[in-house]
Amino acid sequence: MANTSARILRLLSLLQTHRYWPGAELATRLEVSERTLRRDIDRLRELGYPVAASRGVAGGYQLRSGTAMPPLLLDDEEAVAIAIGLRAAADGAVEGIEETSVQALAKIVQVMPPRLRRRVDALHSATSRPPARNGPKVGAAVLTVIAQACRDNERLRFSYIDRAGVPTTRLVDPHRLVSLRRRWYVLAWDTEQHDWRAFRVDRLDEPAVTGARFRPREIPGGDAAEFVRSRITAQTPQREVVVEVRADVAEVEKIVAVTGGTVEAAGGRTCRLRIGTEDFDWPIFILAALGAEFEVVQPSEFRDRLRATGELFLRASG
Amino acid sequence: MANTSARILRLLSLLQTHRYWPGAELATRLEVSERTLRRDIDRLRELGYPVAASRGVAGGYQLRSGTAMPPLLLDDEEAVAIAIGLRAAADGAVEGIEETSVQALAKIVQVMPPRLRRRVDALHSATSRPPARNGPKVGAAVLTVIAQACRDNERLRFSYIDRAGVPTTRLVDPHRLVSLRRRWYVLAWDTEQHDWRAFRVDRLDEPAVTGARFRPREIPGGDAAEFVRSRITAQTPQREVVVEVRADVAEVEKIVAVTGGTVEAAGGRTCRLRIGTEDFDWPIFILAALGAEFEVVQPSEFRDRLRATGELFLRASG
DNA sequence: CTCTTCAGGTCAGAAAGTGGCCGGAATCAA
DNA sequence: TTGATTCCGGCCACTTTCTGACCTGAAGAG
Repeated sequence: MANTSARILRLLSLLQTHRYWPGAELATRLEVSERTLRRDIDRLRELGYPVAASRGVAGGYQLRSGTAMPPLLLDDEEAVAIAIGLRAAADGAVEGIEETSVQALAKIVQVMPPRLRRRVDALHSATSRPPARNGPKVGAAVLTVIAQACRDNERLRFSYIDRAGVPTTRLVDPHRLVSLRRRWYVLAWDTEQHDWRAFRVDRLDEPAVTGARFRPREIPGGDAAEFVRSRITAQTPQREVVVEVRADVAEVEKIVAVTGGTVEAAGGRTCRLRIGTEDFDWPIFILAALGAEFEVVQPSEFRDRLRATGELFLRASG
Repeated sequence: MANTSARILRLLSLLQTHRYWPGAELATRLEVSERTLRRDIDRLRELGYPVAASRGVAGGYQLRSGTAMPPLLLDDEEAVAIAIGLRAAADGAVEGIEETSVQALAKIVQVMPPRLRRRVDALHSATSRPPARNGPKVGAAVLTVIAQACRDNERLRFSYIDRAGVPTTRLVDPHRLVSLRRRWYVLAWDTEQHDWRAFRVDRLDEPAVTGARFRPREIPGGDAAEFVRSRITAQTPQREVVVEVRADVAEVEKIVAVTGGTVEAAGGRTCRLRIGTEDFDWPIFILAALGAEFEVVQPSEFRDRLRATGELFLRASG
């Protein structure tokens, strides 16, 4: 208990609560003399955690930023908030960091006490989220299991519905989770087909580690994301909605900056707006929010959808 | 260097990378004998971190979940992902945990090395986010400064544009950040007016700690959120859009679960959908995505907006 | 100037950490 | 069943570190 290591950890924890601790208080909290406290502070500094000290009447110690991340000592609330934030990020709320988010989430969930895990689940399901935009939803629990299996080289069993809609059971060596176009894939070595496969995570269910571990193979081409991309690129055509908006580029860009899409000037006071998407709800939202006159360039299905929605709205407004 | 504390920390770090470490490898990595490694494992267990061990040919050590959060040892990528996720959560991507997210963000940012902080900023600004829905944007940097000042009882100076549009400079003792209706407020004791004030964070600029610290006062009523609510409740009326949708409750709920809002059955195959909002873009998105016939119950401004949007869409679709 | 607070040297006794050695027990594969 | 592997933990002697007490300095704040 009165261990040095434990005390250092506690000190680090106290310092992360910041508050400019006066040395005397730290010493009493840790139940050591002030001399020892100073030595502990020194130890932290030697470990690379920069502890700033200020002297004088309102002096004290304060943990500042250094060159490496110190071990984060989180209280329950913070841990929950982080898990929730990471889930949202993994769900695609923030683009570009989905994979790392899942990885970090896996790390946190693994050491998170069950009671906190329950709170995360409860909060997550009770809370409303931003629109799913497109792509089927994938449970964070499923992702976490897979991420852990990838990291730990643990063989995975799951049920899968293949492209033809046939349900099967797979036994694979999972290597990497890849997030692509708002969908999750797991790149794995199929131990029964003896070949690499990219499984869509939304189509698999009940992933469970078997307990067996495997020796990771070299991924063909070396780049998991690239490999998955090449496997699926021909299968799911991405549709692009293009419209010509009667508004200044600057004005359109202000909206597009938060919704995604590209704008280019198209002469006069019009500009061309491109939105990559798989369904049409999203472009409709953007155009409704813009409120400017526009014309559909492509695709014609979007024009149809637009007419249907317009008529629906007119009927609704009497 | 060859400190015990440092070694324990490193061991914890290694274990968080999981991978079922075999004892021998851990021992060589930590440059100690296996006997000492076993002792270190014991130490961790005494500290409350449950380390599972499995024997036999494929045995090893593994950190499992216990009753408290262990210190998280994150690599750079993970730290960045967490910071980004928390920012998004603080931005309101996830409802209900904004305050805790900011608090956790402040804690992380404080100890985060500058190079990572730069990466977070770059990633955050490069990345497109879900729609702002409503409410003006507030920089995470501003929030972080305020959160830290609240936690550390540091007096804050900032420029503020008051309700009348007059710019002033304030010197306050910040007590709590409150997120309400997608807006941020800081509840503070105004040292010049000698009174409590709730400042809208989006209206203040360049917050900076003065270096002075203050003794926290008791918040009137004890509940900061309630206090802020009572202060601003009369000023910004929240509008509620109510529509009757011709669809099954279950169907509507499926959409509403991710977009927010409440549904109740209204006889036959219709149900009543309520959406609290400050602008109308959001309900329009929901109704367009639903695609079912509906009638507007209130407010009439929404009916007007709906008609305008419907006509716009019809013009656009030719 | 004075008070407060951090900084760090020295010292001696106490406490802990360490590696080597060993017998045990669980697990798995042959 | 047998043997290999791997974790477990007691014992011991030696080394290292840790600790508190005491003291002198130095840096801010009022």
